[in-house]
Amino acid sequence: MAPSAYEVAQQRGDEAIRTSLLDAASRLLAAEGPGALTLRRIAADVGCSTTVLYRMFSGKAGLMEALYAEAFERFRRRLAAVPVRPDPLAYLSDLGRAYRANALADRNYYRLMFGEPVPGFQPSDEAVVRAAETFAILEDAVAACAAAGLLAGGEPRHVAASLWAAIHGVVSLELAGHLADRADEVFDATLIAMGGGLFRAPSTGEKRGP
Amino acid sequence: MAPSAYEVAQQRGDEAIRTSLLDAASRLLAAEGPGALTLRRIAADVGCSTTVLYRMFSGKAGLMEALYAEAFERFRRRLAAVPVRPDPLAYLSDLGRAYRANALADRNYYRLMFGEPVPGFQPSDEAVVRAAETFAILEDAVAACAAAGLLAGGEPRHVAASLWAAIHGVVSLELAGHLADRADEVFDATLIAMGGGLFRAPSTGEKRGP
DNA sequence: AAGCGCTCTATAACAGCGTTACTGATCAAA
DNA sequence: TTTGATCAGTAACGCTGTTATAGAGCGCTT
Repeated sequence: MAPSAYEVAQQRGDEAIRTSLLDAASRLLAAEGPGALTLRRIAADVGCSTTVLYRMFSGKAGLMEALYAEAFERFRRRLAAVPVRPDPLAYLSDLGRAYRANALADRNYYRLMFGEPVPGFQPSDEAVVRAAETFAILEDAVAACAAAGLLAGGEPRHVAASLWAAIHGVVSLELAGHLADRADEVFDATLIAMGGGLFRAPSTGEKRGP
Repeated sequence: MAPSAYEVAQQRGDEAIRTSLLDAASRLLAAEGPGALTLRRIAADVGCSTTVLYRMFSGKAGLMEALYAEAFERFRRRLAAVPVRPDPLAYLSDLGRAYRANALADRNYYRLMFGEPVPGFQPSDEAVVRAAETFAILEDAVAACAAAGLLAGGEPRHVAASLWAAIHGVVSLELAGHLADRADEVFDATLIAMGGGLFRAPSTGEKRGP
């Protein structure tokens, strides 16, 4: 008889078991949504009993925590894959579009990161802090703008957070269905507005306004 | 023996029963969070069995839908309570701050509207559309700015949605714990940035930029 | 007035969930 | 070989939403 996925992972140590379970959970989350994320279902998919999940993650909360970290790591990798451009503002814009594209592509992951798809799940403070580090990429990009003298004012870290918040806001409303068929327009408008409010034109040294 | 809350509502017709159940659910949501929103618990609080909930709302999904609508209605009333100011930009700013204040005050309601606190709950398309109508107040305020010639460009409806998205983004990140102790600063920065990007200064007729 | 029928409600049951206790299997060390 | 510990599977508990069942109350018809 062919060995189950669990049996082959078992032979390669606890780490393999752990990733095997996490992979099954990821697949389930992406394919069928958070409602399908049950311990019994994950165990059945991998080919073991729920006891193993308790040994590895000490319960569903631990599993969710691991999945939460995994979601942010995926997201970080994808943002890091956006090629850097000479023009820091253009690069920032690319990051914003990549952010939205990835959120829409893996909306269940996005909901796991910023929504609250599982009844009682609340990530630990430590997990949230490490999750926020995902946005070092964004902060670096804003810092590059600041170095180029493009920032209209404010601390780069706060400017980055502000940008993040605005983009997240549009994406979040879009995922919730509140933007209907005008999501594209609203996203572009928000990006442009934030660009106009946070930065100043690259070629001229003038400050805007009277 | 004293009559239960359900028995007195029962004497006043189905509508009274319905609001009585909805009130209990609201109270539960606000006080103990979405985890406490169980049919058995609601029924026990009111003093009836779960059967009544099935007759009135045909299950938990229907109850959540009603609660969802109720949440938006509450929110709308609170935004409508913000006094209109002669300066349309100042009024918009007040609306933004009221938005955040109310979201933080009733965060469980806010999560119900924009998060996904209950496992399988997805509001119907019709409910989402009617929910979006809550923001007619915001759209009117933006339209007032447009009438005063303060809009930098773009359709007022999209500008309003953009503003909504940005504010929602900050509040959402704040509720998720991602802004730690700098929520105030990021909120102000976002409001100012969106103001600078979407509008032009009130007193001067000049267009900004070169 | 009696009987019928309809609506409403409570109780109990069912499948599913996370969680835990228990039991047997497996394997290394003494 | 025996002992000890770790690990995994089974079964149970209490909870959830949901549904079937059975009884109670009331109005209408005959």
